[in-house]
Amino acid sequence: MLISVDFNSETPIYEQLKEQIVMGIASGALKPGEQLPSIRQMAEDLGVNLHTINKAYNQLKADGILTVDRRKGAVVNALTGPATLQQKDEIRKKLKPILARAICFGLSKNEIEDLCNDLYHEITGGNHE
Amino acid sequence: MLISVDFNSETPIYEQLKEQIVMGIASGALKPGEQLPSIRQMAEDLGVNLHTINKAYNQLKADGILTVDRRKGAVVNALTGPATLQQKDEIRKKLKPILARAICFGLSKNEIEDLCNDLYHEITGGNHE
DNA sequence: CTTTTGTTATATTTGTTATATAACAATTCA
DNA sequence: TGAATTGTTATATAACAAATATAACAAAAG
Repeated sequence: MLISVDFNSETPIYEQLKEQIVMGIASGALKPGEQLPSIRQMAEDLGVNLHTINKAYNQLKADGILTVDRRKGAVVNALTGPATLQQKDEIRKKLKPILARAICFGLSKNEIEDLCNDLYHEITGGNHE
Repeated sequence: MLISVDFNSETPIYEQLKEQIVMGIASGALKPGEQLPSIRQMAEDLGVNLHTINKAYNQLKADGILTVDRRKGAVVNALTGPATLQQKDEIRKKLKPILARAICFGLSKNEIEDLCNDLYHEITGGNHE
């Protein structure tokens, strides 16, 4: 998994990290049980501070996406089952203002459906059944 | 259009404002040509600073969603046609990390489709054909 | 003529992001 | 066992964004 950081981006570095790790898992590039570089290693590779990596890892840990212990470092979790109600609700809350904006821009229902399908396939690339 | 602000929210006040105005337009509660309260009026109503409202209005102006001049204040724009490529691309970029997260949580393609359709109807509520 | 409008400018406070160090206990490895 | 590496925690600092407080201006409305 290649991870890169854009220092000129509006999105915080630790958010960029989270997004790329999540993208890696969703695409299948990162599989359950797979191990991420140590926070110090990753920090050195990307040229950022140790705490920035730590923040990203720990937020993903709080999300249940990573497990991080002192022995194996950060490890990708396996799915524990179907998404919880809280998880679905979080996605819903994040999606809503973006869809409203899309509608504002004049996107039709079909265009939104197509866009979501396109993105789904762009992300999974054939994996995830 | 009733607008409210959560001072404890993670999302900045001016972002909350933008989201609610966009939601109002997408739902049909705000129609093209309709006029929003002046920045000072809105600031007083919500108990926030004039500049916070100004920032929200001006960013929506930059998005082409509002027109704001000295005579009529902030006015909702009519759709100028189908969404531009830049607009579609912006929606795409914002949607992608959220969909990746949904997939990470174990949401299936169908669940994502259903969620988007649900939200579409929840937002438009029967309007927008 | 007074009031209200959007606009612009400056200054200040607060919270977030990111960095720089430093230390600690637990674990790994030679 | 001893050295190195791990995640964790703490503190201090710099840079930036968000929000507020004032103030002033020209344009438009009443």
